[in-house]
Amino acid sequence: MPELPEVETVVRTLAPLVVGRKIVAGEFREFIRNGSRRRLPLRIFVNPAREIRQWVQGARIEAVERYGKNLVFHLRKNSGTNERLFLLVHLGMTGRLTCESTSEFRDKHTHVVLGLDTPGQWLHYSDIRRFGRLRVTREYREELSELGPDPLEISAGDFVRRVRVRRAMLKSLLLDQAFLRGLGNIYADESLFRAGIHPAAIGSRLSRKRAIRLHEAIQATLLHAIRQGGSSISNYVDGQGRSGFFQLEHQVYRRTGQPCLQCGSRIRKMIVASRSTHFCPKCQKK
DNA sequence: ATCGGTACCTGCACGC
DNA sequence: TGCGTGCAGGTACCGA
Repeated sequence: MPELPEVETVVRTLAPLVVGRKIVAGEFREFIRNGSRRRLPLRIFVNPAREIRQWVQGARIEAVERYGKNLVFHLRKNSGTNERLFLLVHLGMTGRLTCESTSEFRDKHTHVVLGLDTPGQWLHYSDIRRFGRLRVTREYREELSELGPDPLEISAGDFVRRVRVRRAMLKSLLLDQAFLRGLGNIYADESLFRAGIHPAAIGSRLSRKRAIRLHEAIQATLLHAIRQGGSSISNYVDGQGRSGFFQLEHQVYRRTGQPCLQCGSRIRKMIVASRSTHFCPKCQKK
């Protein structure tokens, strides 16, 4: 589900419900049974679940922000003290963070339920494939220091400099979170289409002009997707359980064989960086 | 530096 | 109806 626009949408829809609230209870599913019915610790917890529960219980949520594809909850343990903590949540492929009206674990994929000091409000984390990750840390910039600049914040000049020193294919670069933090398979394909650039084009061979065009296309694509509440493919919903609409406007992503909405050519699919890559062979040039 | 392959997981669509 | 296969928005790690 979750690339930059989806995570941004979750942050925006969750913020009014959780900022200023205190976490008064925390239920964590610590173990899962595998095929041979052994209890294994859930790998979604980077620090032990008990540790995370101890840290977050009684903490007040002072802010929520997005950092790349991570949600960052700013927590303060006792108001007045300087005991500041951060709860980092990465949604992986199928993670969902939603405010619900029940403290019950709704299905076998719900792994965390946090009680807020708002009557009838519980924050649920569920994750079918369990590729998501939760952790608590005293800082997060250093913790996430591997990540590159935010695609919505980077200037055109910085982007051009960054892309033109790389010899990888653009699709690989856009997926690389150390290059830019936040793009994934959908928005890499959609941005390249919008820029009219072939996914297998090489960074260092891109003209200054086309690099600027790609920078514009990335920002326009992401901003428009955020306005549409993200792309709901399979199970994505925002913090209040609502679907996004940008999937209805995809130009190339998962449109293999269908006509290009600009020129009518058939959309093609190829594998780049081990990922399905969709493009229009006529509109997108190397 | 860059790439491909594998691993981690479940669910779903598909063909037979 | 069931079974096998391939595929899916994520990242990390290995060796070439």
